Amino acid sequence: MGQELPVTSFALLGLLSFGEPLTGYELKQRADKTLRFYWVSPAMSQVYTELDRLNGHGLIRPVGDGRATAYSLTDAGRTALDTWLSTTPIGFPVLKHPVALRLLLGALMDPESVRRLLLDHLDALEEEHAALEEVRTSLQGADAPDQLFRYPSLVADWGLSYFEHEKTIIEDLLRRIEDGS
Amino acid sequence: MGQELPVTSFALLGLLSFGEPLTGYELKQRADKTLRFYWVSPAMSQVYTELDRLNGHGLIRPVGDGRATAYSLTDAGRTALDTWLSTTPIGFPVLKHPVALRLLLGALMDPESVRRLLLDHLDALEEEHAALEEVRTSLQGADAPDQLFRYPSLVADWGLSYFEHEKTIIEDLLRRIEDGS
DNA sequence: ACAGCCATGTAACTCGTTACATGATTAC
DNA sequence: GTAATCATGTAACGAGTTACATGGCTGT
Repeated sequence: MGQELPVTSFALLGLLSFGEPLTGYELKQRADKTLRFYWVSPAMSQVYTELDRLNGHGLIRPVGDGRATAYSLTDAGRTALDTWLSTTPIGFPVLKHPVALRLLLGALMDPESVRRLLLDHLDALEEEHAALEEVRTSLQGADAPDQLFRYPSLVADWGLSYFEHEKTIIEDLLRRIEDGS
Repeated sequence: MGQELPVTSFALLGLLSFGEPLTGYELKQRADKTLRFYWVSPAMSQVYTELDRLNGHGLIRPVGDGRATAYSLTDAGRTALDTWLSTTPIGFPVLKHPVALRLLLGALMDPESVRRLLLDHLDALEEEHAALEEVRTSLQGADAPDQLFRYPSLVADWGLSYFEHEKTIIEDLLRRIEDGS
């Protein structure tokens, strides 16, 4: 029974694989906090739609704890996740970078606008870096090998390094644009 | 007449903004070559659909040169592009990174699979880097300030640096995974 | 002659979004 | 009591994909 699910489904399954049952609402919060850096954070409505589907496929199970419906992975869900991890071909990352896209058309803008484009991006980078750093520190204490958040921590470090490097690239571009090199 | 077009429309308009009229087929080739690194390369069918729409909006004009229909920017198209560049809010980049997503779930895999995951990604990075480098060298000769491909060159350098840094991150992660740090 | 590329499109479909709607609980 | 947060969903829609179909031109 090879159910072809989109990657986002497995991303949500993945969030549930850390053990704690989560409601749709909580799932969205986790996605906003961490998943959005490496994948996407689906819209609220999409989360619930997805939960219905996963439940329909028997990959998750509602655990009614009163007012809110939390879901936890079923054995089938764990298996599906394992199978996905081991057999699904991995594509190359897709980057949608509005700043790079605009810089490509830098010739259509006046120099001051190009400069502001990059400076604004530096600010945005700073902000995102801070947000990710917060996540990173929240993982401290469980980030040693064999601990629960070992891999999330590694990925967070990856992301932090990525932001830091992008910052230096942008600064470099700004310099090159000023003195034509 | 604020026609709300998706970013991809403006990306295609942008490709036409370099002066040369292009057919749908050629547009797709350019997108495959350069645009895909910073945005997406739309499917062939999507390119034609998009061209119809842009033509319908009067932003591009078919220049019939025999067997194939090439399109060039109209004045309205140029204006639309300028307006988009100067007034549309710029979102933060969206990254869909299947490798990071899987590494997040590294605890569900055996160590050897995690290792292979990262090693395979290194190979893929190498390949993409080579492809982009080819683009970069093809721009040489027109990449000086005030020349046509100045900004595309800057963006290509940005991309190259990004790939190179990602390589060092992955190598770092591999090291950290081996000796638990 | 046949393969491969150039060239253009249609149809069906999925993913995911925004807008909208509703109501319970909690904090001040 | 009232604002914010928690909680869940429906409906309409748009962007973009894959699969399919077609045909001319080019090189060997």
